[in-house]
Parts: sequence; C-alpha cells; structure tokens
Amino acid sequence: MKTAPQFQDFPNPNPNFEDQFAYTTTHHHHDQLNGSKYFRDIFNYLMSDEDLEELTSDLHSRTASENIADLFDQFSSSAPFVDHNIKRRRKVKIYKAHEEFRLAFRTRSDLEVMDDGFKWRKYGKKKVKSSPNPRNYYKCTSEGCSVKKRVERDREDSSYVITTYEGVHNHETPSLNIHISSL
DNA sequence: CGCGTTTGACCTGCGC
DNA sequence: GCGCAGGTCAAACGCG
Repeated sequence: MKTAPQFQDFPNPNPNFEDQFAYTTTHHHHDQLNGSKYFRDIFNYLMSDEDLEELTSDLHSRTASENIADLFDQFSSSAPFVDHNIKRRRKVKIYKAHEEFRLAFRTRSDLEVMDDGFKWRKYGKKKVKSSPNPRNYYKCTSEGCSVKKRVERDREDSSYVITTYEGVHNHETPSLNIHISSL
C-alpha cells in the first residue's frame, strides 16, 4: 500500500496544479532527497492510478513500476529525453540531471500566472524557436532565495500552461497553510 | 518614492 | 571563430 507524500514534502509545491508534470533534480540533492525513491514518490503523487495504468499500456505490456524505473534510469543519462510513446497529453519528459532541483507542471489554465504562494519578479521574456508562445522568466523575490520559474504556454496545445520551477526555496511558503486548509 | 514590468542588449554554451 | 538559441541584465518606464 503506497502512502502519498505530504504536500509540504515537496520543495516547490504548486497548489494549483490539476494535470501533471515532470520533475527532475540534481546530484547534490540526491542524498538529502533520498534519490530516485523521491522521484518515484513524486510520480505517484502527481499521477493517479489511472494515469499510471495508462502509462503502462502505452509503454508496451510492462508494469508501471518497471516503466517508471526505466524513466528514472534515463534520468542519469546525459541527454534530455522525451518518451513519444506516451500519448501527447501524457507526455513525460526527463531532463538530464541538473545542478538544481527542477519541477515542472502542465496545467490547463486560462491564466498565465497562478498564485502559488510565493512572490515573483519577472526578469525576462523570450520568444523560443518553434513555439508561437513566449517564455516568461521569474525569480523569487524573497531575500537570498534564488529560485526561478519559467512560464509558457504549451506549444502543442495553448490551453495548457507549463510552469517550471528550478531550485529549492530557502524559506517557507508564505501562504501555504491557507492553501492546504482549503483543500 | 518604492517596487514591479517591459524590452532590447548582452552573455554563454554549443554545434558547425 | 561564428552564429544561433536560450537565459539574464538593467535602464527606462508605469503605477500605487
């Protein structure tokens, strides 16, 4: 029986997500985050059993845990990795190990910016190649905190917003308790 | 005035 | 090197 990790266990929780995903991390956080087990928990947390089942059927006839284990193995490879066998809306990307913890959400939303409890200052906007939608860059304004996030619309389905967090906050979520208590 | 956004310039890594 | 793509800087600007 799997126990879902608690919301506050994640370094950069986003109270607004309704559709996953992706995750990734770092070597120097590996130990403290308990390595791949941590990511497995994230997957279990972000994906419902139904999603895991779908992932399984998409990736041949193997079990979800086997497939996920493979995804984590890919994690240590040098090149970014995209599994196209998963149907488009369920696409999972595994980026190469980074120096910072990275967590991405893909959310169906009309709003570009969502209140995730942190204060952000926009510091850049860039048009990315092969996407009609610009990418926006934000940095956490909390003193000494170097967490960044990128926000852009899904190039394949602009009704989705992709938010990528990078880094771990060195402080608490200002209004996290409010979000949790309202669940 | 304080703080956040805008936006073109600048920087950097990578492939050729 | 050179050029491209993506990420960041920072001066100007906007707004309470």
